[in-house]
Amino acid sequence: MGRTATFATADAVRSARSLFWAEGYENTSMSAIQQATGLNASSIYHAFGSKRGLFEAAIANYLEEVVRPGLAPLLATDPSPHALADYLGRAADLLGEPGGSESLPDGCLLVNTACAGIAREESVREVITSYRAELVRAFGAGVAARFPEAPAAERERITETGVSALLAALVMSRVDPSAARSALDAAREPLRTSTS
Amino acid sequence: MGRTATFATADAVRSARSLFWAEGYENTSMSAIQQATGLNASSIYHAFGSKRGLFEAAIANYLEEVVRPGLAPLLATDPSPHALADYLGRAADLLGEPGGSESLPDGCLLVNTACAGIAREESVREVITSYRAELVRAFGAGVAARFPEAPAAERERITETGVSALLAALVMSRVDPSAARSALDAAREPLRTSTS
DNA sequence: GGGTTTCTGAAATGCTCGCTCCACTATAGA
DNA sequence: TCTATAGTGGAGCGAGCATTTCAGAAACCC
Repeated sequence: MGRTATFATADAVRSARSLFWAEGYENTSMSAIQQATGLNASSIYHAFGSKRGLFEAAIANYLEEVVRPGLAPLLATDPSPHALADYLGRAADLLGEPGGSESLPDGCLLVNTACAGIAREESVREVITSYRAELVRAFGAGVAARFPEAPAAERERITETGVSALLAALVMSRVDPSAARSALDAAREPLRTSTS
Repeated sequence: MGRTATFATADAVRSARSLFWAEGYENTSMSAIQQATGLNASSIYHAFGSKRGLFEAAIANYLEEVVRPGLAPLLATDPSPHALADYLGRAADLLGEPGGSESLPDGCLLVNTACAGIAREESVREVITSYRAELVRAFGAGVAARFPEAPAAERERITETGVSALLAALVMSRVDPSAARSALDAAREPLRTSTS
């Protein structure tokens, strides 16, 4: 049925994803995307319809390849009691004080998007809302595994606190990684002490 | 000494500030600023040098007229034990579930900026870093007033947790105000119970 | 009131933006 | 092999961008 594409759309999406992630949707130009993907504009428009369509593909890919693999240990059946502390520790390593690296972390594609003008669009808001809900679900499972005996209200409070620390760290990492680390360290503390 | 300006620069800065706040720096066009301020481009460039200069004036004004007045009760000498809980309560009212209002909150100009491309610039990062430091200082004073007996490490943890909740709420408010409220409620909880 | 200085309005600068068009190429099915 | 179909490259679209220019208008100082 005609010629076949000479590129893998998944590769193109990943290239575009890192641009959107680092620079934001409105600040990423089509010509930058062409350069990063090595693709011609017409190929991109043929495959994704518009810059906006490519952005949505990038978000879907981000959730699938970045967010969910990280949360998987928390959402496993019968997760480890240390799963949440481990998750926060990994986040602190990624976001806090880049060791000698010259460039700052980019935070989170979805958090960055929430703070941008494009967040005024309903469909974008929905994605971000359900992203946070997914975080709450995963963190909640991690807290339950850590404090099985604790009352539900208490676990919920710890869950919310943890999610907030992560979101705050994702924001601050772009600007002041040590602040990101502080936020995550403070959230990890109650997982060490008290019960169990 | 020549002609005098027919407009108050402070008014212009405030108008521009709300645009930057709602739409972000890169997404706010000079023509939108001209329209909002009622000023001609040449007047703006004469007064502020560039769009970037106007943005910096908007940030300074934001700190002076929005951030610091809110934090003042916490930084007063001998602040009330409820000062921090009150602050978080006010934040929840502003950011959470706009009651029938059609439009969403805009979050925080500086948090939004941290998530945008312009945050890659050193001078912008400095402003945001010291903004968070100011929040930590103020919240720390509020926590000290609430829990004068608590060990320093514990107070520090509560402080960090509170600041993270605020930052997370500022992000989420643009997209899902009820999530913003959850984050702030969870942070207010430990200020009610325990000691005293 | 004259002269200097400063502010203002309108037009236009060059540039980049997202996107489209079209001729051309390559492939898959008949 | 022939043909219908789909991908690609390149040039170019109009619109909007931040910014500049310049002539004229206004207000201060003397």
